[in-house]
Amino acid sequence: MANYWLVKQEPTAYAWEEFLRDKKTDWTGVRNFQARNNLRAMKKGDQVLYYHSNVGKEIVGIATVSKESFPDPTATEGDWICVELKPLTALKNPVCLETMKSDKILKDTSLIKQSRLSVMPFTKEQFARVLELGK
DNA sequence: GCCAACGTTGGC
DNA sequence: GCCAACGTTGGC
Repeated sequence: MANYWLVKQEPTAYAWEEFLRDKKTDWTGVRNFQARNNLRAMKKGDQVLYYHSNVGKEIVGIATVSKESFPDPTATEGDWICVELKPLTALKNPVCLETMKSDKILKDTSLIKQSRLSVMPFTKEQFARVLELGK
């Protein structure tokens, strides 16, 4: 069964639009143990929400895991990994942080509770709620 | 630009 | 192994 995730990225660094243009990207540069463990748990075909931090502060699209964890080529030392992601579809209506905060289901997500984590799991219910709000 | 949250580092 | 200092992230 597929799992659900959310990754965070500053649009000034790598925006969703750029991701779309590239068709796929290696999700490198994660240097946080908890985030790494989440990356490692990703399976091919899992669905991944794409969140723009700082600028926008909204979930803008959905991606899928196209390649499971492999060593992060940008890491010069340490045991770091990355995955390959492919964009699936943009949300018609991006779901902003404020909306999530006031939503009964989404206010308990790691995005709200652990604001600094950059890769986090979402439950099926939370994921479905984002899609519902993003239609 | 500020500040809170939190992860990491280093001295003891 | 504890904890203070420091750096980074991200919301406001």
